[in-house]
Amino acid sequence: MSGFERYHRILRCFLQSESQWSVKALAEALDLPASTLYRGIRELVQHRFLESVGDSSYRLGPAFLEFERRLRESDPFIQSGGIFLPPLVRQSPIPICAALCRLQGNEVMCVADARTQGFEGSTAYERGKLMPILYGATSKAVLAALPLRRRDKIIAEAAARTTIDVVHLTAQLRQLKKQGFLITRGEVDARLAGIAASITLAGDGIYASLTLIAHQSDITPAAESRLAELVMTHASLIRQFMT
Amino acid sequence: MSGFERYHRILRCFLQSESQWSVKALAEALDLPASTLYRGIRELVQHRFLESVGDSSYRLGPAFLEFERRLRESDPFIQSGGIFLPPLVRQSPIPICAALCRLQGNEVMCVADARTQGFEGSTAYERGKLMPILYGATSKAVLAALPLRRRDKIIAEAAARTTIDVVHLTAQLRQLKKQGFLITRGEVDARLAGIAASITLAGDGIYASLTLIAHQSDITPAAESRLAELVMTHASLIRQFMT
DNA sequence: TTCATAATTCTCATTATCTGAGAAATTATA
DNA sequence: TATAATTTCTCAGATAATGAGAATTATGAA
Repeated sequence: MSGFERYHRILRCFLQSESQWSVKALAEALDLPASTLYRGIRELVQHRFLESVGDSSYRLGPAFLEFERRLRESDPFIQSGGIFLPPLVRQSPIPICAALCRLQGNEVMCVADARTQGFEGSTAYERGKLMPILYGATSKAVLAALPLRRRDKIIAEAAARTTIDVVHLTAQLRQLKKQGFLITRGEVDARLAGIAASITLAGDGIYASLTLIAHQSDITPAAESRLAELVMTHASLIRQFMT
Repeated sequence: MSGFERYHRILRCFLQSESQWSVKALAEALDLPASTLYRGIRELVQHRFLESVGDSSYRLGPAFLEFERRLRESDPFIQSGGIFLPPLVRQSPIPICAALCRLQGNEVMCVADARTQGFEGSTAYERGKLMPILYGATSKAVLAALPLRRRDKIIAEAAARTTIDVVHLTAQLRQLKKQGFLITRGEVDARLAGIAASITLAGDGIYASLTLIAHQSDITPAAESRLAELVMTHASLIRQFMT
């Protein structure tokens, strides 16, 4: 092991099941001797990437708050979420959650979110959350935002790992381009539906989507067309803001 | 240079003046050869701590969103801010910003915030922001939360760097203990005033404060006593929640 | 397209750092 | 105070980082 990977392996543990780790538990999980781990942990603590909690265990540290804040205040795409999502959800006729998501590597990440007060979001989409790559309106709208070559590459890679209905997917992407939005129901969470529009900002290398997520039971035909309208107009507003 | 410091030196640059750096600029700032820097940057990009932006420069990456999210969802003290601050600001008679801050090392960091809609917060306190150590109600209430020995050590260290009125500070801390809150006016931002109460959670090693920040021009005597009441009751609520 | 320029990666000998086992020191606990 | 748990330290051998410059790969202009 070498370089940054050494530290990243430690930090990654804290993203998984447990948010607090004792050195002993980390030593087992990473198969490293305690002396080596203590060294790495000490460095991470010194730089506030970890912090020591009373009972001889450790957790993520405040450095992440500091860096995330800087990201939030300096990244124009994240900013656009802060500007446009709150007014957007206020215009919705039913409780929704709005998520602005973009491609990062071969994954889709939510970078900004907002929800109406009524939306009960047990497992709702949140800033910083990684999304499934091929399921749901969100991710499909991101795929539709991509240049053809890159899109096909990602689909091919994903198809190699899991069985997917490429024909159906392609049809959905075509429909998305044609009508400007895409609705999926129950693909990610059985109770929810997503209405998404693509956002392409080739100049910034940003391939993204805006999604409105609602409980399927709340969606009337009238609400559906209103949400489709909202998602398209606001995707457009964000596109303009960024150029 | 060695270990994590190697990567941290690079990352720190992105917290300062510029949020985007070209390799050339970084090389000058850090006095490192390009080949070495490219290696470090590549590793950070691979792990999403940096990301490449079109014009051959780099910025902070999405990993910070991911880790910050994890911190937010797993740290009970940060959670308590999410739970209690929004209802708190809704009860304020004037526009305010509420900030929950804690000691980190020898600095004070805001870990959660909320503001009323009317509060125009150009440079208002935000999650992830470091606060001055000895000025303002926020920091003084944190000092008051500390065990005497540690408090004196911090004051002594700070006094060595800048000239401070230790007598006045001590008097303020005594007053804070006595009446349960402290008001300062214009110490951090000339137009603002802060009303703070201490929060000590010795079991978790957390020394913190809750502050309500308002424009001095908005503060009537009636508003002031209401805010003092709110800050004390909510500091108490958070204390209870955490135990 | 073709060329020129900038950006990025690669190579390799040298130098510096990391590793891991166990001892030592420190801190918590009974 | 004694005992255990946690954390740091030590050291020689193994491993990885460094930096100058070459090689390669994008990028952009004509």
